[in-house]
Amino acid sequence: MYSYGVLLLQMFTGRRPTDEEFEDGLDLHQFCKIALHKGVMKIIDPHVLEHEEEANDDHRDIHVLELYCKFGLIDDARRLFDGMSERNVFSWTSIMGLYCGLGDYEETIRLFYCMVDRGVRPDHFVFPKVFKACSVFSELSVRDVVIWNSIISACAHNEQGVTALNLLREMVKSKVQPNMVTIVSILPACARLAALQQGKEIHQFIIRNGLDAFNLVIDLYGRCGLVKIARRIFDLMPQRDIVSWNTMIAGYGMHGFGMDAVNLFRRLQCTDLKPNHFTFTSLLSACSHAGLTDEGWKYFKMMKSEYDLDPAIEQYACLVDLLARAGQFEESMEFIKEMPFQPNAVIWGSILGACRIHLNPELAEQAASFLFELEPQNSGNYILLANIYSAVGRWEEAAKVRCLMKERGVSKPPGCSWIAVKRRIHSFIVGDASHPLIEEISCKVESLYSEIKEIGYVPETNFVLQDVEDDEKENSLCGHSEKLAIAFGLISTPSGTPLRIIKNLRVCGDCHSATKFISKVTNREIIMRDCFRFHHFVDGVCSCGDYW
DNA sequence: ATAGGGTTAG
Repeated sequence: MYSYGVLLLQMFTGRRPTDEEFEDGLDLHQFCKIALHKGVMKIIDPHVLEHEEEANDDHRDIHVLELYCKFGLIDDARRLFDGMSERNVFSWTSIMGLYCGLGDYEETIRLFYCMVDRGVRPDHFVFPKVFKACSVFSELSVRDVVIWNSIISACAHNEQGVTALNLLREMVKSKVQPNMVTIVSILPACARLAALQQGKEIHQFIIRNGLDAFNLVIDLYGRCGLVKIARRIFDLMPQRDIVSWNTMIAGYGMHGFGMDAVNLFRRLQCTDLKPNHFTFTSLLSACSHAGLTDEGWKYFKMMKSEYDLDPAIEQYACLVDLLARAGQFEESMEFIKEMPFQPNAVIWGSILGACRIHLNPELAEQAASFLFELEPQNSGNYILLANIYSAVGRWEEAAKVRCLMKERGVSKPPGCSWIAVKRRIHSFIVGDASHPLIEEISCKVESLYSEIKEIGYVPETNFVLQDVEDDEKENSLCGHSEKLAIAFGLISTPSGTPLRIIKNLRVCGDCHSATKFISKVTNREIIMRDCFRFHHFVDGVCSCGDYW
């Protein structure tokens, strides 16, 4: 038995305790739990635990192994595991969990076969790891809630949201009742996919079973574009903690409703809850998206003055974004120089994005050169710089950036937009003709074009990279995935219903402009989520104020 | 003892 005092002493001083310092207290297992919970592994010498001489606790190595595995200390874990004379099912499970968590599925499976080879019988706790690693799920006869949760969670965390939803349906069909763990895995997946229908059903389930997951539900509706519903749930929920407020403020922010975020924050100030870093990140980002420069400054200063919070790099980044979007480039560069952090990719990304709004190719070059160092594989940066060059007519330089991309083997994911109609998700890839209704969709795009041109739309052909004839540029714009999704939405839903479109990349400038006009001529609300934020198009105006 | 959170910044 190890005493809590001994371990604390080792953690904080690194010296061995004297005899008097031994006390009864927590055992090693409990200590490991505390260490995991507090994330203090870094300040313990990991080898102290192993070199502890009192090895009469049979479970000691297993506990230490578990600790290493949970912290991802692969070398330490492997050394300990390989040197163990007796490996029971717990040690195998821990080490498999480590490789599985790191995404090394081959090693996970190899270990599984090793284990079986050595006559260790796998139990219910081993299989979830194996399932993550291979899809032998259907071969298992006993499927309890833990196994279902495990595979659903694995899918949800690995961008396999659709699979996760399908598995949930099967789970319910096979009469296994989802629980809170299922919900916390699946709801964020619905939010990411904007799978509104499925999300609503899970919301119903939460209510029926009296589960407490309202913060997730608020986030779900926010990310699906239904901010008002999110707010209603926020207002009606029995208990609001700081996360509820943060989530709601963030919801307003990502939709461009800056003043709603500010007003909600003011109400938060009247409660007993104390705003934290997340609160300010959401609030400042909301100010920045809505162009509320003065408010942004005010709340940034308020962090320290009223709440004694030192702004972290996230909040500095929001301020940089705020200034740069407002076109105050000198101030933002000055601010970067003076902040107590090394500027990271997000900060340079803000500058580069603002350079696209204000067409500043010189500063864009600077920001891009840092970004190419910091995240050489992020295609968005190359595209943005090339677009800025194109927009000011510097075609050769735009071409050069595209060459650079090719040289470095950076590939641009194709633009993809999707829309849910009657429980089905219809997705469109740029220039894609595979949809069964593609004829009608193309017709619709053409007729929309002539309608919106009549009321003043001018194609923004400078968003087309190729230096080609204008006709051709316009043609290529027509094939953009967001336009296809809008046209499909218009022909397949009753007039007057809002359209909710999701896009994988940043919305294109021409599509943004065209959608404003489309919302006017069709009298539809069009809600578009791109990879950064929402755009609400109503009657020819976008909630981003063309400020994105 | 083993399934699991919430929201960060472009």
